[in-house]
This record gives sequence, C-alpha cells and structure tokens, in this order.
Amino acid sequence: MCLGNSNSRDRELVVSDGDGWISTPSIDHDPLESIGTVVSLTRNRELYAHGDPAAHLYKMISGAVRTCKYFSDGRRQIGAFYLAGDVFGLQMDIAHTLSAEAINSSRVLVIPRPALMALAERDNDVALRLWSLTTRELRRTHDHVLLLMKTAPERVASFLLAIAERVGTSSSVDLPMPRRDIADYLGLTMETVSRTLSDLQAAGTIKLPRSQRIVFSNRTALERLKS
Amino acid sequence: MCLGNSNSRDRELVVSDGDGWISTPSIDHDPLESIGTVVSLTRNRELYAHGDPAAHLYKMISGAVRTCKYFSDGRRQIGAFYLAGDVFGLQMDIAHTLSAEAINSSRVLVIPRPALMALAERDNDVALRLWSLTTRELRRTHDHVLLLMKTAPERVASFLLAIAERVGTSSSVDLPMPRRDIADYLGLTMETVSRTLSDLQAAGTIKLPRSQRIVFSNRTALERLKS
DNA sequence: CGTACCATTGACGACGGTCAAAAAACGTGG
DNA sequence: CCACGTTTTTTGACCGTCGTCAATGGTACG
Repeated sequence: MCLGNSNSRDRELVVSDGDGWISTPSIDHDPLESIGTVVSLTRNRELYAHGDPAAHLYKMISGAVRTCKYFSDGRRQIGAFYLAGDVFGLQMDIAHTLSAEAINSSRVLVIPRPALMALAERDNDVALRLWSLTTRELRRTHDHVLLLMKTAPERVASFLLAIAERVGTSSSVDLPMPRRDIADYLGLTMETVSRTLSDLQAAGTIKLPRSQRIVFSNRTALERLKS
Repeated sequence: MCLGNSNSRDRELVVSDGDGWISTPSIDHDPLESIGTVVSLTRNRELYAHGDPAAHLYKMISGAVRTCKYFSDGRRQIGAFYLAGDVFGLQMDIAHTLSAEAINSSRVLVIPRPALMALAERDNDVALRLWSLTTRELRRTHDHVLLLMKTAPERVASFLLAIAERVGTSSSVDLPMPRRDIADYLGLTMETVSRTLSDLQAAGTIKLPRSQRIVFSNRTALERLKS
C-alpha cells in the first residue's frame, strides 16, 4: 500500500507549505513542485513496498529515506539513501522493485505520476529534466556498484566521504542512519562496519564523539583509503 | 580518444548498411537510427575511455561490449555487458565515468550527442524514449547491486540465468565473454567463477561442453540457487 | 530509574582470495 | 592437417578477510 493511513493532518498542498524548501521560486521555478502534496513520515514508516504500483514520484523535503529489498532469508540490501532535495521513484516500471522507508521523521513531496507524465508530454523541458534526474540516479547507482567491489575499510571510507559531501562539512558529518543501514548499504555486517570505524578511530583517522557523529581528524588518510 | 584510428572502411552511413539490423523500418521506425554511423570494432578495441567527453550514444548491432573501470592497483570492475539491440552511453555527464571496450568483433551504431539532443528538444517522443532507455539501464544497474551482495554460487547462478535470458535459450547459453570478464562483473576472481562452475557441473546442475557453452541440465536447481 | 534498542568487542570459522602449476583451448605458420 | 606457442581455464594448497554467534556496554526514551 502507499501512504494509506496518513491522515489529513499529514497532507497539505505544497503551495501552503511555508518553511522555505521550494528551491528557486523565481525564474526557473521547478514545475515538479507545482503538482505535489507534502506528506509527513514517522521513523520506519513505509512509503511504498516492493511490488506496489509505481504511482508517484517523490522529492525529499527533510529527513532521510532508504530504499531496500528484503530477501527470503532475512538479508536486506539497501539500494540508496535519499536526503533533503533528492528526487526518487524515477523508475518507469509498472511496480516498484524496492520498498522505501523513512529512516527518521521526514517530509516528502509526493507527485502523482499521471499528472507528471501529462506535464512531461506537454512540456519538453520537464521530459528532459526527468531524464537528467534519472541519469543522476544512474550515476549514483553506478558508484554504488563500484563501492561493492572494494574491501571493507575502503567501502566505509568511501561511504563516510560520500555522505559528508551530501550532508556534512569537510571536517565532520552526522550520519542520518544507524549502523545496520550502513552495513546493508555497503554489503557488510553491522559488526564489520562497527569494527572498521573503531579501527579508523584507533588509527587517528576519525573521531566518534557519539555513534552517529563522525569527525574527520585525518581526511587525507580517509581519501587514500578510498582506493 | 574516441574511435581515433578507425579508418574510413570502418565507417559507413547507416542507410547504406544492408544486413537487416534495422529493427522495424515500418511504422514506428526508431528515430535514433536515422542519425547514426556504423562502426566495426575488433576484439579488445576501446570505444571510449574513462574521462573521455561523452559525445555519443551507442546502439549495439552485433557482438558484445563491456564498460569497465580500472583501479590503480590493477583491479577492474565491469559495469555492464551490452549485446545486440542494447543502447548505452546514456549518462548525461560531461565525461564518461567508465570506459567501453569490445569483447569480440562487434558492430556499433554511433549517434552524435548534439544531433540527438537537438532531436530530443524538437521531438518529445524522443525525449521520453531516452528517459525510458535510461530507466531500463537504471533497473539493470539496480539488479547488479543486488547481485553483488549475494554469495559466489548465487552470483554465478543469477548471472547464467540473466545472460541466458538475453542471448540464450531456456536450456543453454553461449557466453559471449571470457571468465575474467564474468569475474570482474560479479566482483569475484576468475578462479572462484571457474570453481563455482565446476561445482555446478559436479552437482549435475549444468554441463560445460566447451568453456563458453553452458547447458542447463537442472534449471530448477539453478533458479533455486539464485536465492 | 528501568527497559528497550543500538553499538561495540571478542572468539572462532567459512568463504573466497592469492599464488602457483597443470591442462585445455585457440591461433598461426609450416 | 599437424606442430608449436600463446592465452585461457581449471585445479590445488594455503591464508586472510569478513561473517557468525555471543556477550557486554552505551544511549534514548518512557
């Protein structure tokens, strides 16, 4: 199901949303944002499940969402993390191949696919923009593939730097997701991720004041580890 | 560089090509094919290198191409295999993130990006089709990510079935690529791939009359292995 | 303050990598 | 068509990385 039990308080017209997430309301105002609805999600709330009809496109306003696939034996693979500003649900499949869940309290702009497609057929810029968004997604997924062939320390180092580039600074980052999510994204176990972070701390490469907070005390060493 | 030392004999206008590769020259004739040039590639010939400007889109006519990335320590990751009919080079990046090489003698339709973009801006159907092609690529790359978190036997089994779906029959397949390429695609070593295939043969799941030919003697067991 | 949940650490084992050699397959020229 | 050299594939022995299982420690929240 999709957004089934979200009550009316969770939904509001995007135009009535006033906390400044609209990127550039001026000249090149994003047409995607004129046909969507804002939805609030609580931690671990499922946005859509594997197999659901792909009826919407999503744009993150705040918080974090993971897409993932559960295997019969309980293993889970995380396909991607989406943070403020990211657009997802771009696959034109009939049904979603992964499910999407909120990692923590999040707000998402939900854009109905039919309205979007109608817009794309009228407005060539929209069609090209959808293509552009999809190629960005493709590039990230390619990077994910490259990540998965590396060693554990390389994966962790690459991940920290990549996440820092999106939500952190050059000297630190607050990880929006727990260890388990990082592990399932990197194709490792929670224990290996934890051990690797401890090793990096012991080597003086990072500091871990809190488990979610990473301080880069030797960024060069991290970059080198990336391989 | 890109197709640098291919001589004029290697290039010919697509309209002059007469061996019937044009998919449907009738009602919905693919507009992509009206602005391209056919190029012949020999084994291991590089089509474009990592970092080259992404100036073209490519459509496989015959043969097989791999996209890959070389790491400083000699490791190599293969991003995808492209076989007859496949379109690649869809990333809208300034530069290619992977290189592309012919696995064996191949013929490729080369479509200049500027002409393509001009067409996409005029013809909305073309823009939407490019999007559709990109989402297909995205789906395959997602599947690749899922593949890379499995165990070695699972990866090999999944690979065999996936390739058979594209170029083989339900009972056999002739692998267009050597073991080394399969290994670098699956994130394993050549030895592990070879050993796994030998194990599958010993278990009666497959037969290997020649190293490139796989006969599925127990397809059910293979499907089950896929996990 | 107690109770979950999450993260860390330890001990151990298995899967897959590495190094090395043998065997097959392939291509080339006599 | 066969002999030869090269490349690819297979097989073997051994080792390291990472997964598994289990216990402990930390943190958030009621």
